[in-house]
Amino acid sequence: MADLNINIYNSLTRKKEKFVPIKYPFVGMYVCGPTVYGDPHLGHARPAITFDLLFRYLKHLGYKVRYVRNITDVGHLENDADEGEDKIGKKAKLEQLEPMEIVDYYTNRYHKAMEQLNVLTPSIEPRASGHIIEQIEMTKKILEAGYAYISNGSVYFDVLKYSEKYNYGKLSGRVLEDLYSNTRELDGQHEKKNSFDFALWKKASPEHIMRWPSPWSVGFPGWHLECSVMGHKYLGEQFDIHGGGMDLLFPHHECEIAQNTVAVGENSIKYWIHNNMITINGQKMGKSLGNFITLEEIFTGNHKLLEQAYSPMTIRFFILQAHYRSTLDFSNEALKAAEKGLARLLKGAEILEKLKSSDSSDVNATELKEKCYEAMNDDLNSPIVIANLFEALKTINSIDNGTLKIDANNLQILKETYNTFLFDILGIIPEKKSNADSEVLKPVVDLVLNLRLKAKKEKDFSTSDYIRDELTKLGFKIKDTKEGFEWEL
RNA sequence: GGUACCUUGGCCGAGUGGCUAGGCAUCGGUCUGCAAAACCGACUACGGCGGUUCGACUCCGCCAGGUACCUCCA
Repeated sequence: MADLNINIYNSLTRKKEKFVPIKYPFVGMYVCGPTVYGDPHLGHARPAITFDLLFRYLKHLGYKVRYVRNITDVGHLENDADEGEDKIGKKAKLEQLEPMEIVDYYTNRYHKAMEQLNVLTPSIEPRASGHIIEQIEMTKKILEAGYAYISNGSVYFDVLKYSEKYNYGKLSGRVLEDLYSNTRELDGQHEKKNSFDFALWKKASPEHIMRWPSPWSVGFPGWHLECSVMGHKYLGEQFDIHGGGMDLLFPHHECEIAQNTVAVGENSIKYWIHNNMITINGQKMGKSLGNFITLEEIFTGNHKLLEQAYSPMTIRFFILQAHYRSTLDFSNEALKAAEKGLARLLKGAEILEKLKSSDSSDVNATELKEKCYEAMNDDLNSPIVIANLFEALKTINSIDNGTLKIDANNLQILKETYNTFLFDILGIIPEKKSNADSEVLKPVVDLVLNLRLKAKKEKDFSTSDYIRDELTKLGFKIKDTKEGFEWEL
Protein backbone atom coordinates (compact mmCIF):
# COMPACT_ATOMS: atom_id res chain seq x y z
CA MET A 1 0.00 0.00 0.00
CA ALA A 2 1.15 3.47 -0.79
CA ASP A 3 1.93 5.76 2.06
CA LEU A 4 -0.61 8.37 2.95
CA ASN A 5 1.79 11.24 2.97
CA ILE A 6 -0.03 13.60 0.64
CA ASN A 7 0.96 17.21 0.47
CA ILE A 8 -1.57 19.60 -0.89
CA TYR A 9 -1.51 23.33 -1.46
CA ASN A 10 -3.87 25.13 0.87
CA SER A 11 -4.98 28.51 -0.46
CA LEU A 12 -5.70 29.55 3.10
CA THR A 13 -2.10 29.26 4.24
CA ARG A 14 -0.59 29.75 0.79
CA LYS A 15 1.66 26.76 1.12
CA LYS A 16 1.74 23.04 0.67
CA GLU A 17 0.55 21.21 3.74
CA LYS A 18 0.46 17.61 4.73
CA PHE A 19 -3.05 16.31 4.27
CA VAL A 20 -4.42 14.99 7.53
CA PRO A 21 -8.16 14.38 7.56
CA ILE A 22 -10.13 15.55 10.55
CA LYS A 23 -11.54 12.13 11.19
CA TYR A 24 -9.55 9.36 9.56
CA PRO A 25 -10.40 7.49 7.39
CA PHE A 26 -13.23 9.79 6.41
CA VAL A 27 -12.77 12.75 4.13
CA GLY A 28 -15.37 15.41 3.46
CA MET A 29 -14.96 17.36 0.26
CA TYR A 30 -17.14 20.13 -1.09
CA VAL A 31 -16.65 21.64 -4.52
CA CYS A 32 -18.51 24.54 -6.11
CA GLY A 33 -20.40 23.21 -9.08
CA PRO A 34 -21.88 25.05 -12.02
CA THR A 35 -24.61 27.63 -12.21
CA VAL A 36 -26.87 25.91 -14.66
CA TYR A 37 -27.93 28.62 -17.04
CA GLY A 38 -25.82 27.68 -20.05
CA ASP A 39 -24.01 24.84 -21.74
CA PRO A 40 -20.94 23.54 -19.94
CA HIS A 41 -17.75 24.82 -21.52
CA LEU A 42 -14.08 23.94 -21.41
CA GLY A 43 -13.66 25.99 -18.24
CA HIS A 44 -16.14 23.82 -16.39
CA ALA A 45 -14.11 20.76 -17.24
CA ARG A 46 -11.12 21.91 -15.24
CA PRO A 47 -12.43 21.89 -11.66
CA ALA A 48 -14.53 18.84 -12.44
CA ILE A 49 -11.46 16.92 -13.58
CA THR A 50 -9.13 18.37 -10.96
CA PHE A 51 -11.36 17.34 -8.09
CA ASP A 52 -12.24 14.10 -9.79
CA LEU A 53 -8.53 13.35 -9.73
CA LEU A 54 -8.37 14.17 -6.03
CA PHE A 55 -11.52 12.15 -5.34
CA ARG A 56 -10.15 9.15 -7.21
CA TYR A 57 -6.76 9.37 -5.58
CA LEU A 58 -8.08 9.68 -2.05
CA LYS A 59 -10.35 6.72 -2.64
CA HIS A 60 -7.47 4.79 -4.14
CA LEU A 61 -5.49 5.40 -0.97
CA GLY A 62 -8.33 3.93 1.02
CA TYR A 63 -10.04 7.00 2.37
CA LYS A 64 -13.80 7.00 2.70
CA VAL A 65 -14.63 10.14 0.79
CA ARG A 66 -17.93 11.94 0.78
CA TYR A 67 -17.80 14.30 -2.17
CA VAL A 68 -20.44 17.00 -2.41
CA ARG A 69 -20.70 19.11 -5.53
CA ASN A 70 -23.61 21.49 -5.77
CA ILE A 71 -25.81 22.71 -8.56
CA THR A 72 -26.48 26.43 -8.30
CA ASP A 73 -29.98 27.01 -9.50
CA VAL A 74 -30.94 30.13 -7.60
CA GLY A 75 -29.46 33.23 -6.10
CA HIS A 76 -26.66 33.71 -8.52
CA LEU A 77 -27.17 37.22 -9.76
CA GLU A 78 -26.20 38.65 -13.06
CA ASN A 79 -24.83 41.83 -11.59
CA ASP A 80 -24.46 43.56 -8.30
CA ALA A 81 -26.55 42.09 -5.54
CA ASP A 82 -29.01 44.94 -5.51
CA GLU A 83 -29.98 45.43 -9.10
CA GLY A 84 -28.91 42.25 -10.81
CA GLU A 85 -31.23 39.68 -12.21
CA ASP A 86 -31.01 36.06 -11.28
CA LYS A 87 -29.12 34.19 -14.00
CA ILE A 88 -31.65 31.41 -14.12
CA GLY A 89 -34.60 33.75 -14.00
CA LYS A 90 -33.21 35.85 -16.79
CA LYS A 91 -32.64 32.89 -19.04
CA ALA A 92 -36.11 31.58 -18.22
CA LYS A 93 -37.70 34.83 -19.29
CA LEU A 94 -35.60 34.93 -22.41
CA GLU A 95 -36.65 31.46 -23.47
CA GLN A 96 -40.13 31.70 -22.00
CA LEU A 97 -39.65 28.66 -19.85
CA GLU A 98 -40.11 27.79 -16.23
CA PRO A 99 -36.88 28.42 -14.33
CA MET A 100 -36.80 24.78 -13.37
CA GLU A 101 -36.98 23.79 -17.02
CA ILE A 102 -33.82 25.77 -17.58
CA VAL A 103 -32.24 24.23 -14.53
CA ASP A 104 -33.08 20.68 -15.50
CA TYR A 105 -32.10 21.14 -19.10
CA TYR A 106 -28.65 22.47 -18.36
CA THR A 107 -28.12 20.17 -15.41
CA ASN A 108 -28.68 17.24 -17.72
CA ARG A 109 -26.34 18.71 -20.29
CA TYR A 110 -23.72 19.15 -17.60
CA HIS A 111 -24.12 15.59 -16.40
CA LYS A 112 -23.80 14.25 -19.90
CA ALA A 113 -20.58 16.15 -20.51
CA MET A 114 -19.18 15.00 -17.17
CA GLU A 115 -19.96 11.43 -18.02
CA GLN A 116 -18.19 11.77 -21.34
CA LEU A 117 -15.17 13.13 -19.53
CA ASN A 118 -15.32 10.12 -17.24
CA VAL A 119 -15.81 12.34 -14.21
CA LEU A 120 -17.20 10.25 -11.37
CA THR A 121 -20.50 11.37 -9.96
CA PRO A 122 -20.19 13.04 -6.59
CA SER A 123 -21.60 11.34 -3.52
CA ILE A 124 -24.21 14.06 -3.15
CA GLU A 125 -25.21 16.73 -5.63
CA PRO A 126 -27.47 19.16 -3.79
CA ARG A 127 -29.34 22.05 -5.34
CA ALA A 128 -29.52 25.49 -3.82
CA SER A 129 -33.25 25.69 -4.43
CA GLY A 130 -33.75 22.56 -2.36
CA HIS A 131 -32.16 24.20 0.67
CA ILE A 132 -34.06 27.45 1.05
CA ILE A 133 -35.17 26.57 4.56
CA GLU A 134 -31.63 25.84 5.69
CA GLN A 135 -30.45 29.06 4.12
CA ILE A 136 -33.09 31.01 6.00
CA GLU A 137 -31.97 29.25 9.18
CA MET A 138 -28.38 30.23 8.67
CA THR A 139 -29.38 33.80 7.94
CA LYS A 140 -31.28 33.84 11.22
CA LYS A 141 -28.23 32.58 13.06
CA ILE A 142 -26.05 35.25 11.60
CA LEU A 143 -28.64 37.90 12.48
CA GLU A 144 -28.88 36.60 16.03
CA ALA A 145 -25.12 36.68 16.36
CA GLY A 146 -25.29 40.31 15.38
CA TYR A 147 -23.30 40.12 12.19
CA ALA A 148 -26.09 40.95 9.80
CA TYR A 149 -28.75 43.62 9.48
CA ILE A 150 -32.11 43.96 7.81
CA SER A 151 -32.62 46.69 5.28
CA ASN A 152 -35.77 47.11 3.27
CA GLY A 153 -36.67 43.44 3.43
CA SER A 154 -33.20 42.24 2.56
CA VAL A 155 -30.57 40.93 4.93
CA TYR A 156 -26.93 41.89 4.56
CA PHE A 157 -23.82 40.58 6.18
CA ASP A 158 -22.07 43.28 8.18
CA VAL A 159 -18.50 42.97 7.00
CA LEU A 160 -17.21 45.88 9.06
CA LYS A 161 -18.63 44.48 12.27
CA TYR A 162 -17.21 41.09 11.39
CA SER A 163 -13.77 42.45 10.77
CA GLU A 164 -13.63 43.94 14.24
CA LYS A 165 -13.28 40.46 15.61
CA TYR A 166 -12.29 38.30 12.67
CA ASN A 167 -10.14 38.64 9.64
CA TYR A 168 -12.21 39.33 6.56
CA GLY A 169 -9.70 38.72 3.82
CA LYS A 170 -7.81 35.85 5.40
CA LEU A 171 -8.32 33.71 2.32
CA SER A 172 -8.01 36.23 -0.47
CA GLY A 173 -5.47 38.51 1.15
CA ARG A 174 -7.86 41.36 0.61
CA VAL A 175 -7.55 44.36 2.90
CA LEU A 176 -10.73 46.07 3.98
CA GLU A 177 -9.39 49.58 3.44
CA ASP A 178 -8.67 48.70 -0.15
CA LEU A 179 -12.17 47.43 -0.60
CA TYR A 180 -13.44 50.75 0.73
CA SER A 181 -11.64 52.77 -1.85
CA ASN A 182 -11.94 50.38 -4.71
CA THR A 183 -15.49 49.22 -4.77
CA ARG A 184 -17.27 50.89 -7.56
CA GLU A 185 -20.22 53.15 -7.15
CA LEU A 186 -23.17 51.06 -8.12
CA ASP A 187 -26.86 51.65 -8.13
CA GLY A 188 -28.81 50.50 -5.15
CA GLN A 189 -25.89 50.49 -2.76
CA HIS A 190 -27.96 52.66 -0.46
CA GLU A 191 -29.55 49.65 1.19
CA LYS A 192 -26.21 48.54 2.51
CA LYS A 193 -24.16 50.12 5.25
CA ASN A 194 -21.03 49.52 3.26
CA SER A 195 -20.49 48.65 -0.35
CA PHE A 196 -18.61 45.49 0.53
CA ASP A 197 -21.46 44.04 2.58
CA PHE A 198 -23.02 41.09 0.82
CA ALA A 199 -26.55 39.78 0.68
CA LEU A 200 -27.77 36.83 2.72
CA TRP A 201 -31.36 37.32 1.68
CA LYS A 202 -32.75 39.49 -1.06
CA LYS A 203 -36.22 40.88 -1.28
CA ALA A 204 -37.60 40.02 -4.70
CA SER A 205 -38.53 42.78 -7.05
CA PRO A 206 -41.99 42.38 -8.63
CA GLU A 207 -40.65 40.93 -11.87
CA HIS A 208 -38.39 38.43 -10.14
CA ILE A 209 -39.76 34.95 -10.82
CA MET A 210 -37.95 32.78 -8.33
CA ARG A 211 -39.16 33.71 -4.87
CA TRP A 212 -39.78 32.18 -1.49
CA PRO A 213 -41.33 33.45 1.72
CA SER A 214 -39.08 34.35 4.62
CA PRO A 215 -39.33 36.27 7.90
CA TRP A 216 -38.00 39.37 6.12
CA SER A 217 -39.65 39.38 2.74
CA VAL A 218 -40.67 37.27 -0.18
CA GLY A 219 -37.37 36.84 -1.86
CA PHE A 220 -34.42 34.59 -2.47
CA PRO A 221 -31.12 33.68 -0.81
CA GLY A 222 -27.77 35.29 -1.52
CA TRP A 223 -25.36 33.37 -3.65
CA HIS A 224 -22.63 32.80 -1.07
CA LEU A 225 -25.01 31.23 1.39
CA GLU A 226 -25.82 28.04 -0.47
CA CYS A 227 -22.32 26.60 -0.33
CA SER A 228 -21.97 27.33 3.37
CA VAL A 229 -25.29 25.71 4.07
CA MET A 230 -25.01 22.65 1.89
CA GLY A 231 -21.39 22.00 2.73
CA HIS A 232 -22.03 21.90 6.43
CA LYS A 233 -25.34 20.14 6.13
CA TYR A 234 -23.84 17.14 4.42
CA LEU A 235 -20.29 17.17 5.71
CA GLY A 236 -20.72 18.34 9.27
CA GLU A 237 -19.66 21.37 11.24
CA GLN A 238 -16.07 20.76 10.32
CA PHE A 239 -14.90 19.20 7.13
CA ASP A 240 -11.69 18.69 5.25
CA ILE A 241 -11.69 20.12 1.77
CA HIS A 242 -13.43 22.92 -0.05
CA GLY A 243 -12.57 23.33 -3.68
CA GLY A 244 -13.43 25.44 -6.66
CA GLY A 245 -12.04 27.65 -9.38
CA MET A 246 -9.60 30.37 -8.46
CA ASP A 247 -12.01 32.99 -9.67
CA LEU A 248 -14.30 32.07 -6.79
CA LEU A 249 -11.70 32.85 -4.19
CA PHE A 250 -13.01 36.36 -3.83
CA PRO A 251 -15.63 37.24 -3.00
CA HIS A 252 -17.44 33.89 -2.97
CA HIS A 253 -15.19 31.84 -0.74
CA GLU A 254 -14.17 34.75 1.42
CA CYS A 255 -17.83 35.38 2.12
CA GLU A 256 -18.41 31.73 2.84
CA ILE A 257 -15.69 31.78 5.45
CA ALA A 258 -17.24 34.83 7.08
CA GLN A 259 -20.67 33.19 7.17
CA ASN A 260 -19.27 29.92 8.47
CA THR A 261 -17.27 31.63 11.16
CA VAL A 262 -20.35 33.33 12.54
CA ALA A 263 -22.90 30.57 12.04
CA VAL A 264 -20.86 27.40 12.47
CA GLY A 265 -17.58 28.30 14.10
CA GLU A 266 -14.08 29.37 13.22
CA ASN A 267 -11.94 27.29 10.88
CA SER A 268 -14.76 24.99 9.95
CA ILE A 269 -12.99 24.02 6.74
CA LYS A 270 -9.43 22.77 6.85
CA TYR A 271 -8.12 22.87 3.29
CA TRP A 272 -9.11 25.29 0.56
CA ILE A 273 -8.05 24.09 -2.86
CA HIS A 274 -8.35 26.13 -6.03
CA ASN A 275 -7.75 25.18 -9.62
CA ASN A 276 -6.45 27.72 -12.10
CA MET A 277 -8.20 28.87 -15.24
CA ILE A 278 -8.09 27.70 -18.81
CA THR A 279 -7.03 30.53 -21.07
CA ILE A 280 -7.54 31.11 -24.72
CA ASN A 281 -4.97 33.29 -26.41
CA GLY A 282 -3.68 34.07 -22.96
CA GLN A 283 -7.02 35.29 -21.70
CA LYS A 284 -9.33 33.61 -19.29
CA MET A 285 -12.05 31.60 -20.96
CA GLY A 286 -15.28 32.82 -19.50
CA LYS A 287 -18.92 33.18 -20.08
CA SER A 288 -18.85 36.92 -19.58
CA LEU A 289 -15.93 37.36 -21.96
CA GLY A 290 -17.77 35.44 -24.63
CA ASN A 291 -14.62 33.56 -25.61
CA PHE A 292 -15.62 30.18 -24.31
CA ILE A 293 -15.98 26.98 -26.27
CA THR A 294 -18.61 24.56 -25.03
CA LEU A 295 -17.66 20.97 -24.45
CA GLU A 296 -20.11 19.82 -27.06
CA GLU A 297 -18.47 22.09 -29.61
CA ILE A 298 -15.11 20.59 -28.77
CA PHE A 299 -16.39 17.03 -29.01
CA THR A 300 -17.93 17.74 -32.40
CA GLY A 301 -15.35 20.21 -33.71
CA ASN A 302 -18.10 22.66 -34.45
CA HIS A 303 -16.48 25.98 -33.56
CA LYS A 304 -14.54 28.46 -35.63
CA LEU A 305 -11.43 28.18 -33.45
CA LEU A 306 -11.30 24.42 -33.74
CA GLU A 307 -9.39 22.77 -36.55
CA GLN A 308 -10.92 19.42 -35.71
CA ALA A 309 -13.00 17.61 -33.11
CA TYR A 310 -11.29 16.51 -29.93
CA SER A 311 -12.54 13.54 -27.97
CA PRO A 312 -13.50 13.81 -24.31
CA MET A 313 -10.47 11.76 -23.32
CA THR A 314 -8.19 14.10 -25.25
CA ILE A 315 -9.64 16.97 -23.25
CA ARG A 316 -9.25 15.11 -20.00
CA PHE A 317 -5.66 14.21 -20.82
CA PHE A 318 -4.93 17.75 -21.99
CA ILE A 319 -6.12 19.12 -18.66
CA LEU A 320 -4.20 16.55 -16.65
CA GLN A 321 -1.01 17.31 -18.55
CA ALA A 322 -0.85 20.65 -16.79
CA HIS A 323 -0.68 21.09 -13.06
CA TYR A 324 -4.04 22.18 -11.67
CA ARG A 325 -2.69 25.41 -10.18
CA SER A 326 -1.19 26.61 -13.45
CA THR A 327 -3.11 28.34 -16.14
CA LEU A 328 -3.54 26.15 -19.17
CA ASP A 329 -3.61 27.71 -22.59
CA PHE A 330 -5.93 26.35 -25.20
CA SER A 331 -4.62 25.82 -28.71
CA ASN A 332 -5.17 23.36 -31.50
CA GLU A 333 -1.52 22.46 -31.52
CA ALA A 334 -1.52 21.61 -27.81
CA LEU A 335 -4.71 19.61 -28.14
CA LYS A 336 -3.35 17.64 -31.07
CA ALA A 337 -0.21 16.89 -29.10
CA ALA A 338 -2.35 15.60 -26.24
CA GLU A 339 -4.36 13.48 -28.64
CA LYS A 340 -1.31 11.79 -30.12
CA GLY A 341 0.40 11.27 -26.81
CA LEU A 342 -2.68 9.74 -25.28
CA ALA A 343 -3.13 7.39 -28.21
CA ARG A 344 0.42 6.12 -27.65
CA LEU A 345 -0.18 5.57 -23.96
CA LEU A 346 -3.35 3.63 -24.68
CA LYS A 347 -1.59 1.57 -27.31
CA GLY A 348 1.03 0.84 -24.67
CA ALA A 349 -1.64 -0.51 -22.34
CA GLU A 350 -2.69 -2.99 -25.02
CA ILE A 351 0.86 -4.09 -25.70
CA LEU A 352 1.47 -4.44 -21.97
CA GLU A 353 -1.22 -7.09 -21.71
CA LYS A 354 0.56 -9.25 -24.25
CA LEU A 355 4.09 -8.97 -22.89
CA LYS A 356 5.91 -12.11 -21.88
CA SER A 357 8.24 -12.27 -18.94
CA SER A 358 11.81 -13.53 -18.97
CA ASP A 359 14.03 -15.01 -16.31
CA SER A 360 16.08 -11.88 -15.91
CA SER A 361 14.98 -8.29 -15.74
CA ASP A 362 16.40 -5.02 -17.03
CA VAL A 363 13.44 -3.22 -15.57
CA ASN A 364 12.77 -2.02 -12.06
CA ALA A 365 9.04 -1.45 -11.98
CA THR A 366 8.95 -0.64 -8.29
CA GLU A 367 10.91 2.50 -9.01
CA LEU A 368 8.25 3.59 -11.49
CA LYS A 369 5.53 2.90 -8.99
CA GLU A 370 7.24 4.95 -6.31
CA LYS A 371 7.82 7.84 -8.66
CA CYS A 372 4.16 7.91 -9.59
CA TYR A 373 3.02 8.00 -5.98
CA GLU A 374 5.61 10.59 -5.16
CA ALA A 375 4.29 12.82 -7.91
CA MET A 376 0.68 12.46 -6.83
CA ASN A 377 1.60 13.09 -3.23
CA ASP A 378 3.30 16.30 -4.21
CA ASP A 379 0.19 18.40 -4.66
CA LEU A 380 -1.37 16.14 -7.29
CA ASN A 381 1.36 16.57 -9.84
CA SER A 382 -0.40 14.78 -12.68
CA PRO A 383 2.04 16.07 -15.36
CA ILE A 384 4.85 14.22 -13.62
CA VAL A 385 2.74 11.10 -13.35
CA ILE A 386 2.15 11.31 -17.07
CA ALA A 387 5.83 11.87 -17.76
CA ASN A 388 6.53 8.71 -15.75
CA LEU A 389 3.95 6.81 -17.74
CA PHE A 390 5.67 7.88 -20.94
CA GLU A 391 8.92 6.55 -19.54
CA ALA A 392 7.12 3.31 -18.75
CA LEU A 393 5.75 3.28 -22.28
CA LYS A 394 9.27 3.36 -23.68
CA THR A 395 10.10 0.39 -21.50
CA ILE A 396 6.97 -1.46 -22.60
CA ASN A 397 7.78 -0.94 -26.27
CA SER A 398 11.35 -1.97 -25.76
CA ILE A 399 10.29 -5.18 -24.06
CA ASP A 400 7.90 -5.77 -26.92
CA ASN A 401 10.75 -5.20 -29.38
CA GLY A 402 12.96 -7.55 -27.45
CA THR A 403 15.59 -4.97 -26.57
CA LEU A 404 14.72 -5.18 -22.88
CA LYS A 405 13.78 -8.06 -20.63
CA ILE A 406 11.48 -8.18 -17.67
CA ASP A 407 10.83 -10.89 -15.11
CA ALA A 408 7.41 -12.01 -13.98
CA ASN A 409 7.46 -10.06 -10.75
CA ASN A 410 8.41 -6.77 -12.35
CA LEU A 411 5.96 -7.33 -15.16
CA GLN A 412 3.22 -7.75 -12.61
CA ILE A 413 4.16 -4.48 -10.89
CA LEU A 414 4.54 -2.69 -14.20
CA LYS A 415 1.06 -3.76 -15.29
CA GLU A 416 -0.47 -2.82 -11.97
CA THR A 417 1.19 0.57 -11.87
CA TYR A 418 0.56 1.51 -15.47
CA ASN A 419 -3.08 0.50 -15.39
CA THR A 420 -3.82 1.87 -11.94
CA PHE A 421 -2.43 5.30 -12.68
CA LEU A 422 -3.61 5.65 -16.24
CA PHE A 423 -7.10 4.25 -15.81
CA ASP A 424 -8.07 4.37 -12.14
CA ILE A 425 -6.37 7.51 -10.95
CA LEU A 426 -6.04 9.71 -14.02
CA GLY A 427 -9.41 8.37 -15.04
CA ILE A 428 -8.60 7.72 -18.67
CA ILE A 429 -10.80 5.24 -20.46
CA PRO A 430 -9.90 3.68 -23.80
CA GLU A 431 -11.89 5.35 -26.53
CA LYS A 432 -14.29 3.14 -28.32
CA LYS A 433 -13.01 2.31 -31.74
CA SER A 434 -15.95 2.97 -33.97
CA ASN A 435 -16.70 -0.26 -35.85
CA ALA A 436 -13.32 -1.85 -35.71
CA ASP A 437 -14.54 -4.71 -33.60
CA SER A 438 -17.60 -5.30 -35.66
CA GLU A 439 -18.29 -8.95 -36.25
CA VAL A 440 -18.60 -8.48 -39.95
CA LEU A 441 -15.80 -6.05 -40.59
CA LYS A 442 -13.00 -7.90 -38.89
CA PRO A 443 -13.07 -11.08 -40.99
CA VAL A 444 -13.43 -9.02 -44.15
CA VAL A 445 -10.44 -6.84 -43.43
CA ASP A 446 -8.45 -9.84 -42.29
CA LEU A 447 -9.33 -11.56 -45.53
CA VAL A 448 -8.14 -8.65 -47.63
CA LEU A 449 -4.96 -8.31 -45.64
CA ASN A 450 -4.26 -12.00 -45.95
CA LEU A 451 -4.46 -11.60 -49.70
CA ARG A 452 -2.03 -8.75 -49.39
CA LEU A 453 0.27 -10.92 -47.31
CA LYS A 454 0.19 -13.52 -50.04
CA ALA A 455 1.01 -10.90 -52.65
CA LYS A 456 3.89 -9.71 -50.52
CA LYS A 457 5.31 -13.17 -50.21
CA GLU A 458 5.17 -13.49 -53.96
CA LYS A 459 6.92 -10.11 -54.17
CA ASP A 460 3.96 -8.66 -55.96
CA PHE A 461 4.48 -5.30 -54.26
CA SER A 462 2.28 -3.31 -56.60
CA THR A 463 -0.70 -5.37 -55.49
CA SER A 464 0.22 -5.30 -51.81
CA ASP A 465 0.81 -1.55 -51.89
CA TYR A 466 -2.43 -1.03 -53.74
CA ILE A 467 -4.36 -2.85 -51.02
CA ARG A 468 -2.59 -0.95 -48.28
CA ASP A 469 -3.09 2.43 -49.95
CA GLU A 470 -6.77 1.83 -50.55
CA LEU A 471 -7.35 0.68 -46.99
CA THR A 472 -5.41 3.67 -45.70
CA LYS A 473 -7.65 5.94 -47.73
CA LEU A 474 -10.63 4.38 -46.00
CA GLY A 475 -9.11 5.24 -42.65
CA PHE A 476 -7.45 1.99 -41.71
CA LYS A 477 -4.02 1.95 -40.19
CA ILE A 478 -2.01 -0.96 -41.47
CA LYS A 479 1.08 -2.18 -39.73
CA ASP A 480 3.29 -5.03 -40.89
CA THR A 481 4.73 -7.25 -38.23
CA LYS A 482 7.04 -10.22 -38.21
CA GLU A 483 4.12 -12.58 -37.86
CA GLY A 484 1.96 -10.87 -40.46
CA PHE A 485 -0.02 -7.70 -39.93
CA GLU A 486 -2.02 -5.60 -37.52
CA TRP A 487 -4.68 -3.09 -38.33
CA GLU A 488 -7.00 -0.66 -36.70
CA LEU A 489 -9.61 1.78 -37.83
C1' G B 1 -5.59 52.65 -8.94
C1' G B 2 -5.10 48.31 -5.19
C1' U B 3 -3.75 43.05 -4.43
C1' A B 4 -1.77 38.54 -6.13
C1' C B 5 0.46 35.69 -9.67
C1' C B 6 3.04 34.57 -14.20
C1' U B 7 7.19 35.03 -18.18
C1' U B 8 11.02 27.89 -19.63
C1' G B 9 13.44 25.35 -26.34
C1' G B 10 9.09 25.75 -32.93
C1' C B 11 4.40 24.61 -29.69
C1' C B 12 2.28 22.66 -24.85
C1' G B 13 4.09 22.11 -20.32
C1' A B 14 7.08 19.99 -15.21
C1' G B 15 10.96 21.17 -12.05
C1' U B 16 15.42 22.28 -9.29
C1' G B 17 20.77 26.61 -5.84
C1' G B 18 25.33 22.58 -9.07
C1' C B 19 22.86 16.18 -11.36
C1' U B 20 20.33 19.38 -18.71
C1' A B 21 11.30 16.30 -16.90
C1' G B 22 7.78 14.66 -20.40
C1' G B 23 4.65 15.22 -24.74
C1' C B 24 3.93 17.16 -29.81
C1' A B 25 6.56 18.98 -34.11
C1' U B 26 11.22 18.89 -36.98
C1' C B 27 15.85 16.42 -38.66
C1' G B 28 19.14 12.04 -38.83
C1' G B 29 19.78 6.59 -37.93
C1' U B 30 18.08 1.26 -37.03
C1' C B 31 14.25 -2.05 -38.72
C1' U B 32 11.32 -2.80 -43.38
C1' G B 33 10.76 -4.74 -50.51
C1' C B 34 8.87 0.32 -49.50
C1' A B 35 5.96 2.37 -45.74
C1' A B 36 3.77 2.60 -40.91
C1' A B 37 4.77 1.60 -35.92
C1' A B 38 8.64 1.10 -32.53
C1' C B 39 13.55 2.04 -30.85
C1' C B 40 18.22 5.09 -30.84
C1' G B 41 20.18 9.96 -31.61
C1' A B 42 20.04 15.44 -32.78
C1' C B 43 17.84 20.25 -31.77
C1' U B 44 19.33 21.26 -24.92
C1' A B 45 15.54 26.47 -23.11
C1' C B 46 14.68 29.14 -18.78
C1' G B 47 11.92 37.87 -20.37
C1' G B 48 15.92 42.07 -19.55
C1' C B 49 19.52 44.36 -16.18
C1' G B 50 21.95 44.24 -11.60
C1' G B 51 22.99 41.73 -6.77
C1' U B 52 23.86 37.46 -3.19
C1' U B 53 26.80 32.86 -3.99
C1' C B 54 32.44 28.88 -5.28
C1' G B 55 28.11 28.26 -8.50
C1' A B 56 21.33 30.85 -10.24
C1' C B 57 16.80 29.12 -14.79
C1' U B 58 16.07 28.35 -9.42
C1' C B 59 17.21 33.36 -3.95
C1' C B 60 16.94 39.16 -3.70
C1' G B 61 16.16 44.05 -6.18
C1' C B 62 14.81 46.92 -10.33
C1' C B 63 12.71 47.13 -15.27
C1' A B 64 9.68 45.23 -19.31
C1' G B 65 5.61 42.33 -20.86
C1' G B 66 1.30 39.45 -19.53
C1' U B 67 -2.80 37.46 -16.58
C1' A B 68 -6.26 37.11 -12.63
C1' C B 69 -9.14 39.19 -8.69
C1' C B 70 -11.19 43.88 -6.79
C1' U B 71 -18.75 43.10 -10.37
C1' C B 72 -21.30 37.68 -12.51
C1' C B 73 -17.83 33.81 -14.01
C1' A B 74 -15.09 27.03 -13.05
